[in-house]
Amino acid sequence: MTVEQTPRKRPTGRRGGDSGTRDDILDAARDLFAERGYDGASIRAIAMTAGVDPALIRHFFGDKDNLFATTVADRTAIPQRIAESLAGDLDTIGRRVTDAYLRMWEEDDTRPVLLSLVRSAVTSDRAAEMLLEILGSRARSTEMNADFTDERMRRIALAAAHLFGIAVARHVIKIPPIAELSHDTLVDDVSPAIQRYLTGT
Amino acid sequence: MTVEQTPRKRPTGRRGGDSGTRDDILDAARDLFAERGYDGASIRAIAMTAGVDPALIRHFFGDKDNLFATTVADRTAIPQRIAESLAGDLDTIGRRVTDAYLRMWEEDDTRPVLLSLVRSAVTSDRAAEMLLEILGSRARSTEMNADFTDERMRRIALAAAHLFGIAVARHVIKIPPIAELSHDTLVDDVSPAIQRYLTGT
DNA sequence: CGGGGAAATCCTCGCTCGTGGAGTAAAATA
DNA sequence: TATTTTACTCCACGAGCGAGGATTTCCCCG
Repeated sequence: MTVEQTPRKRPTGRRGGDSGTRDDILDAARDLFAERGYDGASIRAIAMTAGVDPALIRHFFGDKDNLFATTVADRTAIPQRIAESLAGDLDTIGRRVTDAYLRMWEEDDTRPVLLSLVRSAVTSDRAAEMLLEILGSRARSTEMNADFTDERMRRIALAAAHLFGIAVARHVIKIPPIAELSHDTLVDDVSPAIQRYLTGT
Repeated sequence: MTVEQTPRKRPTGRRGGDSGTRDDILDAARDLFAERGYDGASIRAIAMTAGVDPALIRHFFGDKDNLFATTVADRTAIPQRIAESLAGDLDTIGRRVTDAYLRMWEEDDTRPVLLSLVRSAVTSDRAAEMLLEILGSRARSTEMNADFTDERMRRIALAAAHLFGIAVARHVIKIPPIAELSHDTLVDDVSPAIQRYLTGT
């Protein structure tokens, strides 16, 4: 018979058409970083879910650090969504911010990125810096129309920490009572506290 | 010459006296799990900081999972400290709980354990379960003198999520404005919100 | 004083990881 | 059409990991 055993490996060399391979990799990276964090998501695993050789990731992105940065930066504009919610009546700013922030955790586009950041920031200093940078740019974007007293800074930080805690409890640790609430009732419950931090006595 | 080269390795076999080696290992494990989380802290690194051969850890604790469990369980009684703070006047319960909770994050005995739990719970499901179990036992310990309506459950969960967010912002991510506040002013700022969640309208 | 068990070491196995080099095929450019 | 650039693969290295077997030394109890 001597049938030539097909080596069943994928052919080497460039593919035809516009293979959205780079995007496939970014999608896989986004999902795996979200699931397992920076350290937990291996380049090899990302390559496998993208259906691609690990070396191709190196070809496109250089090293893992850069892949992570690209994944996070390329896919979302988180700060500006918060900034938008700041505009408007001061009496209802708590509700607007709470809704805008928690909504980002509900949407399929943004949730993986936020999960990636949180899962990674908690274990790796590298990612913690990136998260602080994002938060910093948010602060800076509001800096224009508000003077930044220490008092005001502290109020914002407390509100942010509160929202952060709610989001982690709901989407990362999945503490039962909070994970099961609807988005709207959660906003109803939380926004008074946020309003109080931002504008209360 | 033929001087017998001293192999300068540590001698094998049992040590004299009551070498508190087991405790040394637990201390090293506590610190490293706190710094790097479950996955990041390797048995080898723990052994090295304890000044001990990695195999000894296996000898004492079997596997890594068990070492982690022992580290967390053996070293703290977290739930009961919260439970104690619940006793007393209902009008000031927010402040008492806030103070008791945040104080645990400040003390050298308890902080590493909490850090370990958080750092690990965020990336590993195994640790997330343990954390839920601890939170659960806290809930159960209050169950005795309070009926558990959904409403009450939700209030507690929201307050817990808030405190959790503050603690993570302060001790894990170290967001500047919050990390730099003193314990007392932080309690001053946060406890009204906690009081409101627990007993407010 | 002798033997069993506990405390401690060493070395090895099989695995996964990130990175990097070398080669191939297709597309883009000249 | 010839050449260069780009997309893509295979293979290998060196390191670190958790687990476990083999061995040595000491303490304690009979």
